[in-house]
Amino acid sequence: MLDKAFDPKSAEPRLYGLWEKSGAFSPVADPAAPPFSIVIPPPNVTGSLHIGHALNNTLQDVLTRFHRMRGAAALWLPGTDHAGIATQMVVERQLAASGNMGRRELGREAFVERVWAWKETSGGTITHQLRRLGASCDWSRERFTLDEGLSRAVRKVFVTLHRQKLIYRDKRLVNWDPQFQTAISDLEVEQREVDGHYWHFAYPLEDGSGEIVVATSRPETMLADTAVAVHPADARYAPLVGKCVRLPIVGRPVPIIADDYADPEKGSGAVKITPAHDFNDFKVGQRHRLPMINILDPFARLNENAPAAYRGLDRFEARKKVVAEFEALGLLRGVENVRHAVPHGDRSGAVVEPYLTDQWYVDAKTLAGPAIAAVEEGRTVFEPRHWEKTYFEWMRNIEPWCISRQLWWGHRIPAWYGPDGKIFVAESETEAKAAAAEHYGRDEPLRQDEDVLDTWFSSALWPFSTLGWPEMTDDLARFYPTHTLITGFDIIFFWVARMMMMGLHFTGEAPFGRVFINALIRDAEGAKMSKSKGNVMDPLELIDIYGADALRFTLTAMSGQARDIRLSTQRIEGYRNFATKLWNAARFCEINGCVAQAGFDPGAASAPVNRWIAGETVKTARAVTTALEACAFDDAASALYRFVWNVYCDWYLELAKPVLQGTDEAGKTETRAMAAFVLETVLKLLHPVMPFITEELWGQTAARAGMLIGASWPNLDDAWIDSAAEAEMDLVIGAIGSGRALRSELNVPPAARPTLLVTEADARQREVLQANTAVIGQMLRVAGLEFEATAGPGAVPYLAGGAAFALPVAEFIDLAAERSRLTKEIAARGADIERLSRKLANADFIARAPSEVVEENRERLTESEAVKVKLELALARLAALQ
RNA sequence: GGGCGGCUAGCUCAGCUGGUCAGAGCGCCUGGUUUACACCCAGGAGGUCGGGGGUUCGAACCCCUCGCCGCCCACCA
Repeated sequence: MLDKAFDPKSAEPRLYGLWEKSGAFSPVADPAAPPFSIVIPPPNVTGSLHIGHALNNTLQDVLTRFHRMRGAAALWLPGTDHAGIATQMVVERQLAASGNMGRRELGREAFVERVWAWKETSGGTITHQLRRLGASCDWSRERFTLDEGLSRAVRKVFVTLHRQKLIYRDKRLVNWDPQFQTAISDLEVEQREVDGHYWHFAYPLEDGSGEIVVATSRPETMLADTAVAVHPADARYAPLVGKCVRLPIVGRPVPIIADDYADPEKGSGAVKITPAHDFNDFKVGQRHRLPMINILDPFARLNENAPAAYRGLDRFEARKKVVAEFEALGLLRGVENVRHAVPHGDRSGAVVEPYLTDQWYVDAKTLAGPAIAAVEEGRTVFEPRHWEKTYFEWMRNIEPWCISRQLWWGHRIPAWYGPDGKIFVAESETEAKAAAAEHYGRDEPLRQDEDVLDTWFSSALWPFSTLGWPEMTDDLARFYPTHTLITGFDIIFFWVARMMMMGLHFTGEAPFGRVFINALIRDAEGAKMSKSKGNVMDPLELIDIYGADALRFTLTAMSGQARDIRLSTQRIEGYRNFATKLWNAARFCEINGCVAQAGFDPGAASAPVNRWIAGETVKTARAVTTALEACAFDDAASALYRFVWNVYCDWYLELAKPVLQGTDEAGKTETRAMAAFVLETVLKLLHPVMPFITEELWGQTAARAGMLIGASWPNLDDAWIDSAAEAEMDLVIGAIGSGRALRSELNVPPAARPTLLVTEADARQREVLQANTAVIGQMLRVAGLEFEATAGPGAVPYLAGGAAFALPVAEFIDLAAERSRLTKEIAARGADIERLSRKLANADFIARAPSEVVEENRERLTESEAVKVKLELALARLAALQ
């Protein structure tokens, strides 16, 4: 006996345990089963589940469960990311908060141990939260980006790319984060609008013949200026090109050069050039072979290359001092307030400095070629498609990828330096030593590169490293390339693009056939959720309140093509109600003895209502299947919602009641079997989205061999769609529906039981209505049906399903209300007639529109005219009545 | 500066390749002790589909243009 209500709190952990224990999450071994695979976007190992994860993982689970039920060897491979900077930052903060030594004092080895310890304590959090969501990941295959297998893949890839000259060491400007004291990639730099100034500085010409004014928002960089540039075609400055200015404060002469980079329209038209501290200036410096003077240390303090008075000063202190000195020297020509973008580290929030260092780079340009082609040729398809433009845009303008990080938490770069600085890149120290010995002719001590790799380097290998690469494992052979990747648009560049490049380069195949980009979740007002704003919705809290199924259904239903989702608890509540509705439908079936019958053939049902619901079930199954195949998750959800609530519950079960309570035993048996069959089908179709409640009902409503998670997806026979049964049910449903609307509009008391007059109906229609007298009586609350009837005065007429009816309710109704209703209806029909006639009178329309469209319009006109005549008649009778 | 997305009932959104496409949920209003369900049932009101122009027999859907809103990339003279 089903409980009065579903209790997610107790059922969810129980059912999840059963699934996991049964091994249902692992792909079936059957070699004939087609493979289906998804790799999870690995969340940060020490993170916890936020609502975005809930969406992303719900969709992955929906697909995985769908394909599993369809008979695929379905693998959803889970795992976590070591998240270099993010995790190191957390542990550093912990050290600071607990008053312990900082990481430098602690030393590398001890610090890394601390991070591992933190990973051990908090590392399981997010994977356990995924379980609460119902994620059917194969935990036996769980991976971590720093585990041995993946680390080996990282080293192999690094060494290979290095050998192919696609990884190289280079000295150039990088984005330097002075807080973490590491280089970061372009993608990790976030431009933030801040209030600042342009300071206009006068640089006196060396020969004393005047001055040249330049503007800057970073005055301290003038200490490292090595030129002033003007545009070659700028007549104002032409005579000065080749001369020098004497750099104030520093006293160094620097040349005035001509370069296209200088924009005559901007500022004074002359621009200071600081090659070691500005990306544009760096290029100018290279073109003109200018000296590059680095005046900053890793903390962004002024170093020994700055004038003595500045050494050791923080960059912002130095900025103030430079401005003060210019003012004192009488060379400050103006200060302008501006709001401009300043680069910040996305993790640290510190202002990033362009900084000249040696780093490792990946030749992304070369790797991007095949990755662009794969999408151009449709071997990998983005969904929604428009994201391909974003992908192309970035890939076609890709810059070298700086992969070294001056951090301790991550994959140590497999490069060793000999005493003379020669680099030996190898998969192990042993190999590096062997190579060194061969090179030097004797054993020499080697020093491993101190740096680690960008977190995204190992993530880029995720689709194949997790399957066992570089070994050609069974999993790799079977599950690579993966079927679909589901992720957010915020990591298309960070992750998707790089997986494409690495996957193609190392396996020759794109890592996934399809990339589904899910939306970003915002709060009900459309604001991005953030802890600081306090508008975050905790998925676990939502699961506690509404159950995992309700949250999952909500996220699935709202996952349209839009870029963002505004989530409100109201919506979740509505889908919780939907789950309850399903539960109650199952209780109804149970109470009425509707149990799935093994040999039941829905296609052989005889009652029209049963033939009709069988057809509707086929259509729904088809719609859900098509939608899930296309990642149209919202369509799948709404097809299910509509069918369960508005078709099965509102109509089928209601129509079934008189049968189930009646005395026709054969009819009862068929209806019970059909009700159970449809419910069972619904449980299957709904299972990918609402796994818990459907599994629970599956187990409780019949003695079944296996769990629903392992049941097969409905593959129903289109032949069950019976258009004759549909027409019959249209008539019955129409007679009831339109009749109910009339009663309500005319305020006929609910207790009134008039007789329903059938004023026009053909033989078949009469037969159908006759057969459904009980149903109509119950649902429309009428005493009975009278055939061959004529509508007397005060009988309110209506049409439905091609037949005409009338409700004799004169004694109950407000005549004025009815008159106004009829008048309104007549006017509406009149408008229809007017519009349709005009259309049909248009010779172009007749000539050019397809004939079926013309025909359809003719039919509508005829029908409208007939209805209008009837309504006018009724109005006339009403007048007579008064 | 370059690119992308959005603007459809009070709110959140669906409307694929132009021809019942003007819809759903929530909210609102009216009425319900119909033995599965008040987390319910029945009914209802609400929109000239951002503005303007064009293409077409016909446009929410295609083109142009304007206006807002949002995002991404580039930009620190």
